[in-house]
Amino acid sequence: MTEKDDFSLQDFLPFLLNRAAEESSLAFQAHYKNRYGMLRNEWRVLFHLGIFGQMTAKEIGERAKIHKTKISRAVAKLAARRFVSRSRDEKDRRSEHLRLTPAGEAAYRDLRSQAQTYDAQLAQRFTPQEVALLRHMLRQLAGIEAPRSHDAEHRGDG
Amino acid sequence: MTEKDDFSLQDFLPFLLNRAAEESSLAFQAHYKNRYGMLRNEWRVLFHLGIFGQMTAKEIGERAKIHKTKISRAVAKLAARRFVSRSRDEKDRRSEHLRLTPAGEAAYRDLRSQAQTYDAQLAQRFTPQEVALLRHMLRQLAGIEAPRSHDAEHRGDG
DNA sequence: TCTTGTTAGTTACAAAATCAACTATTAATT
DNA sequence: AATTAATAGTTGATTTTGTAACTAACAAGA
Repeated sequence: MTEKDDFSLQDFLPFLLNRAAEESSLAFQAHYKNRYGMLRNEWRVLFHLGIFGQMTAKEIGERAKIHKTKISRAVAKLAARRFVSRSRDEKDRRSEHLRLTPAGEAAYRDLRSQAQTYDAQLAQRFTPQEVALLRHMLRQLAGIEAPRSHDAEHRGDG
Repeated sequence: MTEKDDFSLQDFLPFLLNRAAEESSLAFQAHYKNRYGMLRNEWRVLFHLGIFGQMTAKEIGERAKIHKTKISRAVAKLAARRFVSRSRDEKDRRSEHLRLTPAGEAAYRDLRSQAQTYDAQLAQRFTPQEVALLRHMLRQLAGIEAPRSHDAEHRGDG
């Protein structure tokens, strides 16, 4: 099983990113799955509501780039478990405002603390500067952060 | 929709890694999907065989950390499309050796070139040093590379 | 040889993701 | 006002994944 071609799959960014994402999600996944029977999209919705207090399904979808059907199903499950409450917007009765119930808040706080611990654990493998750069590059690749355009910056019109 | 909690989901590494992985996979995915009707695990298997020439399903699974059922199905599809050929190992008739057919080789070369172009495009957003560090950290997080003990490396020379 | 255990790979069934079509409501156009 | 288009969210059909059980082949020990 020796290489006959020098292309390195293990250096191909999309592959590498996927592997790193999968691997680094495992431990946290175990937590929300075992402790709360939650799915990936469920904790994501939970976290958004925990962080922002009140949002519509649409706003969550836009911010997390999760498709509306996933949001819909995640919200349905969270609502069934009384982790979120829903209330219609009286100005626009198509959309509804979501927020955490006390039980949802409790679950959020628990998972958030897990997340913080786990994140710190992952970050510990590198220096603070490296981690900062890593997050920056990942935000960049994720399309969360605008590319820092070297050209524009040097032209002085940014 | 203003933050009421200072936890940043967008900095949480598992979330960030997933988003970056998804986003950075889109363009390449479009390629193997549209052009060859392939699935993620199929191009991964194809690439492994393209790079290593001949492997068993087990070897591919170990190297790429893909579960054996995924490999099995990916190989079945690739074999049905005459992209890979299978031959039993006569010493151990449980396992079989997989290799690309000429058609598979052609598909591999096409996709490999796409991958190279695309990877370069992604890398272009950063300096070469940054990209090298990024890959290193991702390999680290993916469990491909052993952690380097920074105590040793960072203690002496800044 | 005859268990017993292990391994390579497949298959079956359940869980989840994807995509399209749908309802209800609001906005825009005539 | 009536018609058409757009939007928020849900539902259903299909595809893909995940998990467990399975078959076939080998291995080791009694």
